[in-house]
Amino acid sequence: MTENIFTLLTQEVRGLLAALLPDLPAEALARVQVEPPRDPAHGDMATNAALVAAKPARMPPPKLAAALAERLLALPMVTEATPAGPGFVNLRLDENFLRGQVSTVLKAGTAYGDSRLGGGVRANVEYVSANPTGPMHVGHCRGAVVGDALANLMKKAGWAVTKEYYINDAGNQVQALGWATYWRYVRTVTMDADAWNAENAERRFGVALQYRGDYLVAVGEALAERFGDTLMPREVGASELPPEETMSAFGPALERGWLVKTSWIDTCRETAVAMMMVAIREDLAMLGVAQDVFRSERAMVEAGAVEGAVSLLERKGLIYEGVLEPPKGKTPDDWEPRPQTLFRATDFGDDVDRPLRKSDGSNTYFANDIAYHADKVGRGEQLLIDVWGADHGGYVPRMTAAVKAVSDGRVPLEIVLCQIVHVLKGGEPVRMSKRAGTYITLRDLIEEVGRDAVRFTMLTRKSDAQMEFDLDRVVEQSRDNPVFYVQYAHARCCSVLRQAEAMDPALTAGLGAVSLAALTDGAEMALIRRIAAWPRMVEAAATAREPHRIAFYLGDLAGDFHVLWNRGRDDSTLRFIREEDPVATRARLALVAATATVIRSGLGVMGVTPVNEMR
RNA sequence: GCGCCCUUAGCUCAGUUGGAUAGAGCAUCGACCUUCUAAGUCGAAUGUCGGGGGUUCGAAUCCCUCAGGGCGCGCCA
Repeated sequence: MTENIFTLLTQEVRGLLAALLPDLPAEALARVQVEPPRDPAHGDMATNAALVAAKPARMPPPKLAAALAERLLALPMVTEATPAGPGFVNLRLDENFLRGQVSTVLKAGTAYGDSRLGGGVRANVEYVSANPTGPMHVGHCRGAVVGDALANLMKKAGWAVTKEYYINDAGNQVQALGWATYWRYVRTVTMDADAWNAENAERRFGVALQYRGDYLVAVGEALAERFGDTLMPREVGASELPPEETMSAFGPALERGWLVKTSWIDTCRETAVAMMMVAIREDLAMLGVAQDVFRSERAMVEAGAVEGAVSLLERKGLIYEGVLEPPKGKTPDDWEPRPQTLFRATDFGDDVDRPLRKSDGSNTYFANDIAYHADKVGRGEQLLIDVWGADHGGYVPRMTAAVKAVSDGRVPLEIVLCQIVHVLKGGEPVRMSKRAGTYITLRDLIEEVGRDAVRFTMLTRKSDAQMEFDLDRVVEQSRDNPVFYVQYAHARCCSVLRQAEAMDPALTAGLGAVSLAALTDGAEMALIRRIAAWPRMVEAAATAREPHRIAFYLGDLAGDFHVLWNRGRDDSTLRFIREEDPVATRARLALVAATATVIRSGLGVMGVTPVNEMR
């Protein structure tokens, strides 16, 4: 845990204000903030204290600001306190106090910026949760990176975080996967693969083959190896049809005259899901993502969790049988009023009540999702965060309503939506089609540009803004590639420290306790101020659930450092290492080491590996 | 038709949760550097924060409204 100079000053200001105005309501006191002013000419920090206290205190803001400024000036770390503008108090901090942050960083290491803000609250961050119907592609990638970085960020800011992956292994999608896998199995075993082309198979099975990608070939082969030809379909005449009472053991193919046991499809599905999950975990590992918990939807359903959740809602009087109005304006062609089992989502802010059962009696995805979120609540999670693709945006109100209902409003659910990523190559958008198998897999992407570039770039936009991922740009070694720019700053830091140590190991020893008085240059102080802002940045980004802010901060930090470096090119007295002045050298090396530490701390949140040299 | 998200410099985007004269990079223009600590430096110019209205000490930020772009809209997950 390291000090945050902004919260430190906030406490001081609140304390002084409360002493000045004993009757000030706590609500006003809570609105008192200390933040860096936009214009650095206004000083290191500014507080709105006089503005927020003026009305309840019945005093004009400037007068209050003047009184507050006088008291703030008495603080040891404050060298200037001036009322300004409509009632701000601008503060300038003692430079020794600021320099002290360098030592603080070096003592704390990458734990610098850790915070207790989250108060140890148990937060569950669920992300990726791709259907296990194929390898991960770029569409999943953004959510994976955003979720992982957000989890890291909140951990750093003091939440007790669980990273979770929900395996959607129940429902129609994986059923379709089972059939596609079965088709691959048949093509592996049969002597006449042409006769079992996709069109013939669809006709004979009576199902659509949604997943035709090559990645299922290996699953078909694995099944062929294990079961030989025992799962092969058999053509039957009308006279050979199985008795009525066993018909249910066969799927839709039977009507087309083909015997295919549903248990075979189950086997195919299970095998495929298992193998896909292995592949997905490999993909995640390549991306540097490792969730703590993998939860199976099917296992949850089979354990009766959905019935449990529904009856819980029933006991709360939130379930009823009813008929929904058709959507206003646009009525679907096949719309017909139908009584359904509905959840009273409107009681919790949703527009309409939401169905829990399909017409065939099975549960909707929503019902399963209620059970799943109730399960998280039941595990003692106190804050739920789901990272979703933006195409699920319409689903947000009903899910938050459901979590309110099952947790009696105790557990908030927050949804982070991730917009589409458009991949560009040579300035041209790369078109992707799942059906045609032309989509870019996560593996392709990582092999092309590297894991760190993928992760960093995915965090260079607010998650709910669309992003263009330019394959050429992210590997470019120039100022306008933030990945490179930040990595290069870290490598330069390491390079300086290596050189110094090679000259004399005593130069780099014990930097945490070195005298920093020689750090007087404006560019040096600017870098120190940036470093001192890191703990505040962590808290702000975590509170806003916006990990991309870390990327922007690191870009700024790198910029400050590069400025300093480049000044050494024009003026050799500003170089970090000056043989004739070991005291200044040691102070500057401490600053360099602190810069590298903060970069590492930030990259750690982003899950990006810092490099020690550029090649 | 309804709901949600987005619209900030020529381009790509930030904007510290309502703070002061709205910022950065690229591109443009003008100087400098030609070497070391390779993968430049400094300066200039650039705005109806999509339009309009409101809330208040104060709005790019909150509310209403209009325009343009994206997403979604009962038995898909």
